[in-house]
Amino acid sequence: MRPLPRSFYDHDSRLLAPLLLNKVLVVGERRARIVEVEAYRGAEDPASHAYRGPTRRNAVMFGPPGHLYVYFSYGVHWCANVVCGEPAAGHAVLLRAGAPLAGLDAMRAARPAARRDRDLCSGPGKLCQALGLTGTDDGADLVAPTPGGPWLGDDGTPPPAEPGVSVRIGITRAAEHPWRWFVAGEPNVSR
DNA sequence: CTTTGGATCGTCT
DNA sequence: GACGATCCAAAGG
Repeated sequence: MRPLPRSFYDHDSRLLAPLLLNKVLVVGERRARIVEVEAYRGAEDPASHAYRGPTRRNAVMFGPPGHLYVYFSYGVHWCANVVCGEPAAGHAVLLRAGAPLAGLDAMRAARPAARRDRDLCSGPGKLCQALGLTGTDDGADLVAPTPGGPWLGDDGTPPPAEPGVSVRIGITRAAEHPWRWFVAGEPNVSR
């Protein structure tokens, strides 16, 4: 398995998000299949961190596609996004949940609160904690990863023909848009 | 199983 | 100085 090419990320976040389902997120020896995502749309999306233009925090979203935007949420957790679309468009796809594939022991050690394996990666904060993603990974290049750094690959599993769709979770502004996609029936999708 | 409230801090107003 | 793209433990049914 090799990193997906830069061209894969050169799309509007609403188009790319469902294509990310069933792709594999790799961090060192830990691997998880992406089963839930949300699209955020920069200046056209009041819920996006990029809505009001570039700041220190969101700078990565205004760079080239195929990089990781990692931010600190609620003073407690890290959340990871894939930057996509036209450079400087501020588009990104939030990685909301994954199915553990490899490195399960490391994930369990990183998430002692998880009682069952389905609790390891079933949320944006949980996914980052299980895979060890933090602020040091903000800006990481998913196309040309550093040793042990994060990247995305395709193991031959296609995206679902009919993914589940719903409104986005946990936001207050622009909450009406159906820009969340997930693998229907998959037990690792967040609640 | 569902609901509720606390934790905790970087970021932007 | 207020708030947030969340998680978890505790309590109640």
